[in-house]
Amino acid sequence: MAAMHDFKAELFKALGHPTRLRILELLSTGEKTVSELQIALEIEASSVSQQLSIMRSRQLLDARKNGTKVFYTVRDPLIGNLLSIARQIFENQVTNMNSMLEAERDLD
Amino acid sequence: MAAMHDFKAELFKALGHPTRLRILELLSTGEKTVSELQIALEIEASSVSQQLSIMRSRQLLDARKNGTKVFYTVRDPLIGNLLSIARQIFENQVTNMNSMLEAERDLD
DNA sequence: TCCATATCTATTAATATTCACATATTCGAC
DNA sequence: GTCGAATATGTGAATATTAATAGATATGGA
Repeated sequence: MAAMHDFKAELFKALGHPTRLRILELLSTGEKTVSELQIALEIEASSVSQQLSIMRSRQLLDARKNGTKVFYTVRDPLIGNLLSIARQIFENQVTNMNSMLEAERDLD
Repeated sequence: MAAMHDFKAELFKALGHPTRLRILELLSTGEKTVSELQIALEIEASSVSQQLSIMRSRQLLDARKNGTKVFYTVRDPLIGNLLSIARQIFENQVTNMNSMLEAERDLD
C-alpha cells in the first residue's frame, strides 16, 4: 500500500533532524513550554517554533495552551521506542567496528 | 551528545523516502539482487542503485557480489523493528481519528 | 488602553534531495 | 578481445529543507 509507505516516510523525515530529536528527547520526561525548550536548546525561539510546527503537522506532538504559554507533549509513546531502537542500532555499529578493528589487529 | 543525535538524524533521513522503505520491505524476506528489486519496484535500474547506495553509505545495507550480480541484505534486523513500530504509530493514529469521529457523531 | 512576554507565521537565501537521463564499469559468454 | 547484461556513478534541473530574520498575534498585567 502506497499510503503506508508515504506515511512512514513522512514520519521518519520528521525525525530526521538533530534539533527535532533533541526536542523529542526533552519532551520524553514530560511536557515543556516553548521557552523551556528554547532555553535548553539554546537556539532562537522562532526556530523552536518552526521545528515544533513541523512535528505538530505530522501529528507527533500535542499542544496545550495555558495563558500565554503553550505546553507540548509527545503524542504517541511509541516515538520513544523508535528513538531507543535507533540508539541500539548505533551501538551495534560501534560494536561491529570494534570487532573489525580487533580482527585486523590479530593479523599483524 | 551531539554525535548521537546526528547519527539518529542520518538514520531516520535514510528511512524517510517511500522507495527506500519499499526496498527495505522487499529485503526483509531475504537478500535480493538489484534487478529483482528493479522489477518489483517498476522503476529504472539506476534509480534503484541510487537509493541502494544511499542506504549502503548509511550502513543500512550490506552488498555481496556474485559474478555480475549484487545481492543486498539489511544489515541490522532492528531496522525491521523501526518499520513495524512506524506501522503501529500509523494504526494508533487511525484508531484515534475513528474515536474522534464517533465522539462527534454522538453529539448529533 | 498600553506594554511586555510568549508564541507563531512569512519570507528568503543557502543548501540538500530527488528524479531522469547519460555515461562508466565490471563481469561472463562467446 | 568483443559483446551484452548488471550495476554504479555523474550531471543537471526541479523541488524541498534549513536557518535566520522580520513581522504578526495573543495574553495578562499595570
